[in-house]
Parts: sequence; structure tokens; C-alpha cells
Amino acid sequence: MTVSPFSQSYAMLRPVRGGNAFEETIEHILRTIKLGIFAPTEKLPPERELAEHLGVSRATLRDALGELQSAGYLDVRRGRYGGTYVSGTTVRAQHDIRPLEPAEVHDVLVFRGVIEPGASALAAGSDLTAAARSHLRHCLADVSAATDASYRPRDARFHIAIAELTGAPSLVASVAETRGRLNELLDRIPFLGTNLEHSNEQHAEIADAILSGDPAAAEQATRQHLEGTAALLRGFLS
Amino acid sequence: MTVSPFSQSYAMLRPVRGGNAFEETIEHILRTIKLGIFAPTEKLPPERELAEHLGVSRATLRDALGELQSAGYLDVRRGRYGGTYVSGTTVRAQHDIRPLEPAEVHDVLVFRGVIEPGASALAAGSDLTAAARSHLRHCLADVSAATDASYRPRDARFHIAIAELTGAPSLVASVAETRGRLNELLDRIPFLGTNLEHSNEQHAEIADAILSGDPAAAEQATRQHLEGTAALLRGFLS
DNA sequence: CTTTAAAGGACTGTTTTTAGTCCAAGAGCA
DNA sequence: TGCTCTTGGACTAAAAACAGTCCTTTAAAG
Repeated sequence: MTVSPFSQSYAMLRPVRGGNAFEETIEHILRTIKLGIFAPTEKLPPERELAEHLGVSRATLRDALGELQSAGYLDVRRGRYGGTYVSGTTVRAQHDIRPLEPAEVHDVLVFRGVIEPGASALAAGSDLTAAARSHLRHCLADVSAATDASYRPRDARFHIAIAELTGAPSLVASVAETRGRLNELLDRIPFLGTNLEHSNEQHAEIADAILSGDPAAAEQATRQHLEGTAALLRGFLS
Repeated sequence: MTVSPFSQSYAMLRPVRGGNAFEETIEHILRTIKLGIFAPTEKLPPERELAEHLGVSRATLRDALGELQSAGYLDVRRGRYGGTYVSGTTVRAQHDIRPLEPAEVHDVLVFRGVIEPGASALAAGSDLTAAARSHLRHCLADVSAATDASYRPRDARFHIAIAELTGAPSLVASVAETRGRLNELLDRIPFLGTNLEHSNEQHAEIADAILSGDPAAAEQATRQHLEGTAALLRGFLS
């Protein structure tokens, strides 16, 4: 069916679910690992618990975990105090050969450009607990100390940490998911040594604005920070 | 499992899928009807097409449609040029008895407060085609002409139309979904005659700002407009 | 009046997903 | 040393969801 340009049905003619449970579960877990939500060597929750949280049966979850294990992303230890661990040795990210789709790039950049500055502004405008402030500082220090391979996941964690300060789960989920989509796009372009120093300065600026309660500055700094990645990706479209 | 306050795992420990396909499909279609994405008497796409778009089998879709039909939301006509139609007689919305959950209210309002002003600003900042401008004007006129029962769906369509101007499907989907969640919250509070006149003025202000290409004004007007609903809901929490 | 094509309706067999149960490993504790 | 408890591993039967096929209806076209 052809969907006319302003068909309103945009919002309806869209999958109710992503695909089959097995593949969705693999994707979901892989994404959280690549986002650094579970750091290398960290332990995942027990299968029974995880299955319940993910809303799939344990059998399906186990199939997915098995796949990720044989792909080298996970290590499994049996017995009491055993469990499923994120592999310490990062799987070599292979360049995705598929070309960038302009529509996907545009969608991700636009959506990110809306939610992340908004989240920063909100975070800056709220009364942050001591724990929250310290969490943000911790994530900032973490990403600042990173080099090459560990940079991207820590960067993602920092951005997600900001969304967490808003106390709105939907916003956290959106930021995380969008970041995952962004990572997949970045995997499709040749690696250009990012200017980590510049990026770290921008991170510090964002964190400062949030911690000092300046929404406008936080929003502006975030917008500028995102512009870098956006420009990089857009460059590969033309 | 207890999820600690800033656990990062927020983004992982969350259902991969909503539930079973049957119920999800019902919810999805019902939501689009309540959003006014398909207006009363309007025809839905043929089952085969719809099933493909929604990513479910035709059997599952038919089960869902059957349920909605017996609930009075849909009319079905067989034969060529037949199809599934949104019922012309609106199903009497019954007050949902469940109380408002503060967390859900907060989440919806925060998320909406981020994406809708952002969408308005973006729409105002883009070069709109003649078709796009006319679509927005049409939706504005539509909602302005509405009274009571037809107001809410037309209002939703207007807000979704703004998101469509950004050309970012994710943003459209987020706005639509969040509006659906908002509607469900509004169904749980006693009906207070909304000040349609005031609301319409704000709509006009937003549309003007967008059509004249003023992002800051569009964002600000949208923010003010949302504040009304937000205040209403927050009032019922305390 | 007949034909035709697009739509819903119904059925079948297969695959996926689930819930539930029991087994096996193995680190810590008595 | 042996118990114990938490965790992964394996299996089964039932339910859900699927793809595919073949009706049946019915308005428009000829």
C-alpha cells in the first residue's frame, strides 16, 4: 500500500511488534551491551528474572543468550554464584556494509535533536538529589577517562544518565533506543578518529550547566554537542 | 528484582514486547480510533494489507477486528468495495475507574513536554511544501469547528499533524503514542467542560508561528498550550 | 444479465512461544 | 566432608501465532 504524504495513518500503519520474540530478544540484549548499559565482565540478572522483565519465556531468552554466547558476547558460568556475564573481550565490531539510508539518518538525527536537548533542559531545571548529582559526575568522569574502544559505550551511558535525571522512564527509553539506532548508523561509516578532547569538553559543559541548574545553557550545549555527530553522518550521505 | 534508583539497567529491564499479539493489536487499533487517526465512517485498509503493515498474521488481525466489531467500534461490509469501517456512532466512553498513577502522569507529561514543543519548533524551522501548509491549516480548521465529542480526536490529529511536518516518523509515532496514553489518563478524571475557545486560540497561535517560520514562538506557544492539560491532570493528583 | 475483481470469512497444518517441571553444577557454609 | 541453595541446562505438553489456501459475498463494468 502506498502511504500518502500526510496520511495521518502514519501512526497506525506501523508494526505492532518488531518481529519474532527470539530475534527481538537478541537485538535487545545486544543493543544494551553495545550501549554499555552492562559493562564488560558485568553480570546479567539470572535467566528467570531477566525473562520476566523482558516479557519473554525463559526458553526464548535462553535461545537468544545461547546465540549471543556463541557469537562471543557473553560468558556463562554454571552453579551457585554463576550466571551470564558480558564478555570481557569486546567483540571486534565489523563494519556493516549496508549503505546509510537517508531516511533513517534523518529520522534518528531529528528525533535525537528533539529529545536530548529537551532532557538536558529538564534535568537542569529539576531539584537533583545528592545521589543523582554524584551519578552524573561519575558518568562524566568515566567517559572522560575512556580511550578508543571503551569510549562509545561510556559516552552512551553519560547521555542516558542525563535522561535518568528527569525521572521519566519513557524519556530514558527513548534516549537509549535512539542512541542504539545511532550506533548502528555509525557502524556503517569508516572510523574517523573522533576528537575526544573536544567531545569531553562539551560533556563537561553540559554537566556543568545541569549541575548549576541552567536549563537554557544545558539545552544549548547539548544541541551543539549533537551537531558534531549529525554533521559527520550527514557528510556521508552526500 | 529491585531496580536501584540510577541503575542504567532501566533501558534493559523492560519488556521487549507488549504482551500477546492479539491484545496488542486490539489496543493499537483502538488507540488509533480514539486518536481520530481514522475518523468515524472512514474505511480501514483491507485486512491483508493492514495485517502486513501491523506485522501480525491475518488470522490474529481478524481476531482483533472481530473483538472491536462486537464492541461496536467497527462495522464490516463484505464483498467488493466492502471493508472494515470505523463505526459512525461513537462508543460511549465510560469513565475508567482506576485511579491516576502519579508515576504514569508524570512520565506522560514530561515526555509530552519534551517532544511536542520540540516538534513545533522543528516544523516552524523547516521549508514547508504547499501541501504541508494546507494540511496543517485543514487540521486547524477541523479542530476549530468541533464541539464536545468530536473535539478530542480532532485535537489529537492537529497535534500529530505538526509532528508530521518534521518528516521524522519516530517523532510522529512518539507524539501519537503519548497522546494515546494521555487520553487514557483523561478518561479517568471527571469531565470538566474544557475551555474550547481558549484552546482554539492557542492552536491558532501555534499554527501561525509554524506557518510564519518562527521556531521560538512555536515552541513557546506549544509549551503554554500543554500546560493547561498538565495542570488539569496534576490537580487530580493532589 | 453476466462477468469480474476486491474484499471479508473459514479452514488446515506448521512453527514459534509459552508454562511448568525436573536435573546438574558448584561455591560457600557448617 | 557433606549439605544447601542459587544458578544454568534440558525436556514436555499446551497454547498462540503463523503462512497458505480456498470459499463467499457483492458492487461495478461490460
